[in-house]
Amino acid sequence: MEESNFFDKVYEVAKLIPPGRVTSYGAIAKYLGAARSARMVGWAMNNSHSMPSVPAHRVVNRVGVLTGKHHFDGTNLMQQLLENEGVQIKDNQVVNFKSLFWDPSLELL
DNA sequence: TCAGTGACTGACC
DNA sequence: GGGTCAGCCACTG
Repeated sequence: MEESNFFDKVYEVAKLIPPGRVTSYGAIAKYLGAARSARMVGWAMNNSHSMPSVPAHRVVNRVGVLTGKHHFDGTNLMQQLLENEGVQIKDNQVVNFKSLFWDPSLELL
């Protein structure tokens, strides 16, 4: 796994996000040892359009806001996907985000 | 080549 | 408690 590239690792972690859970760009970046490169995680998600298996909708910013929903096909597709998994969305923000937050550095160890 | 931009974050005031 | 600034790295014009 250490041989994987940064982007590949981002995809790997994103795929490991359990359904009904969400994480943040910074959490993934931190897990990859690039906590200050959260933007790269965002860019990886942008590039994830070529990676259908990457649940980019489960990745939100540090406060649980669906900042990237605009990048999905529909205006509310990201919210729909999350709600379909049991994640409540209120005003483009994950409800009870703190409890639903999935930290790869803790869960994956 | 340089400068601007972006699905972010932490620190500072 | 809320707004602003800088850092991070890749991509585009």
